[in-house]
Amino acid sequence: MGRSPCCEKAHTNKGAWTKEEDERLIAYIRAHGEGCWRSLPKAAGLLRCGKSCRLRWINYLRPDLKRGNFTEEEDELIIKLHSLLGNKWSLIAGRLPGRTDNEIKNYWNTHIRRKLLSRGIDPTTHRPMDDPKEKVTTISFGPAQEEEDVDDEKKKMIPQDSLPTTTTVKQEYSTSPVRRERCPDLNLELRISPPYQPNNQQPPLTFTAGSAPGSLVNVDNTTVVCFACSLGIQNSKDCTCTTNGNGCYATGSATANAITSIAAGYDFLGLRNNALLDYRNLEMMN
DNA sequence: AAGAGGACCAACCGCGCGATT
DNA sequence: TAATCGCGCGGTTGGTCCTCT
Repeated sequence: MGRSPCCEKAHTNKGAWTKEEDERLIAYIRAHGEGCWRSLPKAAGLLRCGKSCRLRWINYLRPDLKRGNFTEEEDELIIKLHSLLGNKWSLIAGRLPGRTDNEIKNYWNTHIRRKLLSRGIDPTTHRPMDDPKEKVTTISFGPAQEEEDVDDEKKKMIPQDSLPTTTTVKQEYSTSPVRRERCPDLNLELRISPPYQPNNQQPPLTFTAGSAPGSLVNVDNTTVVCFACSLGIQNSKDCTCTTNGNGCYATGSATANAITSIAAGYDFLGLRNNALLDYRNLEMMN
């Protein structure tokens, strides 16, 4: 039963890496580049599991790692991103150049959790802990559960027609039967990719409220992209785009309402002004 | 000075997912 | 369609260092 082991455990080293192992790994990757981690240890002359090599490289040896203490700005960004994404450490790390998911995860568990607790904020829900009546408004694009599961009391407390549009983000993204997930937490099920690029010259994506599904969006005055591509789901089943370098042609099926809702949620979470999240890098999960 | 306990962080483990066969 | 492979992710562990008593 179960998967076959990723490597021959009987003949691999475990535990802390030696300087010599580090040097071998660095030399090999410099010469051959990343990739094919499974065969790397043997090729590099390392008695290590491929996964172990990958982890060592990504978390410790990569030349672009920042290392050192987190700044106050990084702290706040992590908190914001965590409130938006939850424990999606790799996605959070993607917005912090030079930081790794493992590093951020450790930092969260050792510093930020405590910091939020000392502020009286629940690090899981990002809500004040001393207000038991505080109800969480679920924002979900994920797979769904019974709508009737929604707490009746919650419905009473939050009149649906009185909510600002920024909180009514419970749009269905998929075309699956109408079942809605009941989440204790914020669960946007978003993926951000590719990694942040400091020299990114692209203008911010502009959303047009009420656009039809699959419609093209004017990014600036010259570039036109479809919603699916702007979300990074080009070539998925949701997108039949082709591009000639000037923009996308044809359509994606992600609904404009869903996109508008994401934008609303984004603003709702207070991330709009820091200009660090870019919708072109957001990818919808199914 | 020494031991206990906590904090920190590198590394491991198991699992999920997409690609390939 | 199912099985397999390889990668990447999040949770957890264990070793080391630091602080307190």
